[in-house]
Amino acid sequence: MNFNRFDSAGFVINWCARVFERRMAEALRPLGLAPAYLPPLLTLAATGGATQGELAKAVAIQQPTMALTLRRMERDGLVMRVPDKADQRRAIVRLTPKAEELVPRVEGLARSINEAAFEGLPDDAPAQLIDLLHRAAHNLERPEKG
Amino acid sequence: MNFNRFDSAGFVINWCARVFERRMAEALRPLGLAPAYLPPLLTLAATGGATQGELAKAVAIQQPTMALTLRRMERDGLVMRVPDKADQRRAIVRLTPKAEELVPRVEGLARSINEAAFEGLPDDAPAQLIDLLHRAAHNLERPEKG
DNA sequence: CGGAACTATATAGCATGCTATATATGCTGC
DNA sequence: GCAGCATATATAGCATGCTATATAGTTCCG
Repeated sequence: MNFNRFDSAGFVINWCARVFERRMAEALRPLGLAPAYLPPLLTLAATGGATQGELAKAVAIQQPTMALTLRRMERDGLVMRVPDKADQRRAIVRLTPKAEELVPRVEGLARSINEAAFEGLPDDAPAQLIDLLHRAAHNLERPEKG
Repeated sequence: MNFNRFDSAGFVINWCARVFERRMAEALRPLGLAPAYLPPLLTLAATGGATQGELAKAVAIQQPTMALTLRRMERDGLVMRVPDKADQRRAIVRLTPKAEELVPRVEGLARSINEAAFEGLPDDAPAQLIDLLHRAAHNLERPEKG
């Protein structure tokens, strides 16, 4: 059992993503939040409101996935949907006051986990990592529509 | 909707992992394989056989997750379980001939996707990325028993 | 030997993500 | 104005991952 796959980029990225998410889940649990809530939560905090489709695009998630995440967030009292009278297909998603109160603590948690990840690494490690991942992801995005 | 989260390490890692996995799923589909099969498949190809627990440890996945993945792989005719007579709790998981035939093609696919990810990047980008992710993941692994 | 502690695997229940497809509403050109 | 296309959201069905817990077999100790 000496064999291991920890020298393959694809594998290590997946592994690291899972470690990150687990850590985040753990930190967010006491606040009643799940890690998948974070991107829409922070996006809504910054924009004040957005449709489901806009949110999905902003955080690079498919629309059906965002639909489910928002449903859970609604169930947990974090967002509400304000129907758009001008276009009855749409609804503007907004944070509840409860969610808005949580935002600063959530941002603090996210920051501290990011910092913990880079502890003992050079100052430019975060920027470097993010840059490399960005380029790799762009390289792998579906080729059609360049 | 100018706001975006693509400058947070946690977010970008998650995003990149999903892009990677989607691409892998797409490439493996014609072979009748799923991306989660890859780590156990290649581990078994290298070792000749392992128990479920050994596999889970080797690829950094929880045991219940590995149990389900192996069940799907068995369903798809890729692995078989050879009961261990000396210890009836255990079974040695082995690749079927069908799976063994696929291994070279799978390795080729995995390699070419990894290469595509780093296209246009400096030669040391893969090593650098893997190193950074390794350190980050280790930093975030549960502290107890660290 | 027999029960307690340990180990290997299985199951339950849930979250998160995907693709494919349905539904409901809006828009456009005849 | 309405048929047909476009857009927004919802649903179905599945894979992958996690935690918590159950079950079954092994080991160890008195």
